[in-house]
Amino acid sequence: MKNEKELPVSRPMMMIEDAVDLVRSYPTVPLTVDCVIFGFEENKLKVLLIRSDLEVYHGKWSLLGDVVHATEELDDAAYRVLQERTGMNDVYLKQVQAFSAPNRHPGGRVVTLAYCSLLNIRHHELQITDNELHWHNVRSLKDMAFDHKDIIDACYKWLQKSIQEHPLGFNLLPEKFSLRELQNLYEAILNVELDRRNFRKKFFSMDFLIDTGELEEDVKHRPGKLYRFNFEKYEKSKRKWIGIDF
Amino acid sequence: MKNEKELPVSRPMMMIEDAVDLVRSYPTVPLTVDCVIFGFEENKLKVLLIRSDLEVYHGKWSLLGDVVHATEELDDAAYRVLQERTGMNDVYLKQVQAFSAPNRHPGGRVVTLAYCSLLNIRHHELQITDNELHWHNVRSLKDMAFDHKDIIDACYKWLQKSIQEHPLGFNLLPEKFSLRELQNLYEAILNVELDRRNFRKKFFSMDFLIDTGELEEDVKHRPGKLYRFNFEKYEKSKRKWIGIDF
DNA sequence: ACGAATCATGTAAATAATACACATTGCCCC
DNA sequence: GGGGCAATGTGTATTATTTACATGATTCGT
Repeated sequence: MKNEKELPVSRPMMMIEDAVDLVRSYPTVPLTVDCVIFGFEENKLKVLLIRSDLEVYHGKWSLLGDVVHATEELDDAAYRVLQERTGMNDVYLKQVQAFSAPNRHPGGRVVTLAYCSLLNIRHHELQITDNELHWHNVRSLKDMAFDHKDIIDACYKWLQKSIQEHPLGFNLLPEKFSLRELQNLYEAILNVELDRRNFRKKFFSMDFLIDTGELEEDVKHRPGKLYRFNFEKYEKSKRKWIGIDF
Repeated sequence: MKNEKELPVSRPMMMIEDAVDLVRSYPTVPLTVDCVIFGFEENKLKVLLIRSDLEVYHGKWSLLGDVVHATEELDDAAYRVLQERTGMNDVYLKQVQAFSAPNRHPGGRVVTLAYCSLLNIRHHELQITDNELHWHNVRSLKDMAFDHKDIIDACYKWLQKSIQEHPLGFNLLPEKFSLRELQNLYEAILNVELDRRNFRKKFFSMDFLIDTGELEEDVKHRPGKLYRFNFEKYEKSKRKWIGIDF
């Protein structure tokens, strides 16, 4: 022990033999997940909400959430919430941030993990409509229960950033879409106006759009071409998504 | 109630009167925070680790972490860990991601929130060295306890991305630094080689570096100028940090 | 005073971003 | 079926940004 040059794998003062015992001694807190589910319709970004079932938040809107089960992965809990409350599956989902303010829940300490989810409103018709489940304009939210407005704000910022770094927007569109729809999506989410020609140029130069050969229908003007996003090619290609800095 | 156009603020089937009761009924889990504390020394990115005090992880390295107290904010818990275990204060800290794999802790279900922290090794000399607390090269980590390698990987990726979007790197450097040091920092973190002239040009064009008028000392060649980062100007200026896409 | 090492600096070429206008297509309606 | 409407589809010139690259200047050490 005199040799101070070598750092021996020395036994610390108190080595803990029984990990189970240790964990049993830990304080515990209730954990929930809350899903910010975005959709896109009528050129507006929407978010899916229900009425809160808490008396203190009577009439206020709330995110879809639930308690995390005893040995459940957080991601699984979020997928479960989506499945149980909307009947939807196969939806983009991503953990965004934990919220832990001590008074964020009127019933006491509850820590929540915010998840952001993107889905195509048209493709997933709502099956269940308990508690007035439906879509709200993201830009005109009010009367939110808990800190759910903060959570939505955080997820919205996350979304604005992420659609410029990754091709997430396609999750909000039908499988086949026109370039105009795609541009409307970006304009709505980023709250900017874009030049149509440069927008097209940018997307075509990435070469991830497949021309389906089909045309829009039910429009009362010249129909645009319909495209699909080439997810396979995108996944394979190491070269990243070209940043979209509007 | 026949009028279906109006969505009345109707009482859902079961309105919950007692929120406290509700929360009491929730399952609870132990919550911890784990801090990935990065430093920079000898042109290498370092991370601060201790020996695990769990017998099953005998000899393995572990992040600095602790259980979250009953009504504690997660951020506060992470700052507390930093303070208690290193004596350091006033350090950049950011929540990165939750880890919740059911078997990530040998003692049973424990959910952890990973925090990423940046500090200047020179400025904060380690006071406490319990459990062989010291710095490790990020590139040569092995024998990690728990899922701490995964956590470090996630935080490292977060760091690589973030230093290109925000001026975080300066937290890892002394208050006064040479441009070479700054470049070494970026090169080490991003694992790339950069052109010196273009690097200087980029940083000077942002106009956030203040020439202190001082020069490097104790170098055995022509000393470089020392700069400070103009945090005030950066905070004020709405125009963002110019993306650094190396 | 000389060599070694690193600092400091500018320019030309290539690439990417922006601004901008007109012909084309399909629908609708008369 | 012809003309107006509304949106689609396309190219180029200009500007800004990024990249590649070489030389003289300064300080230290001997």
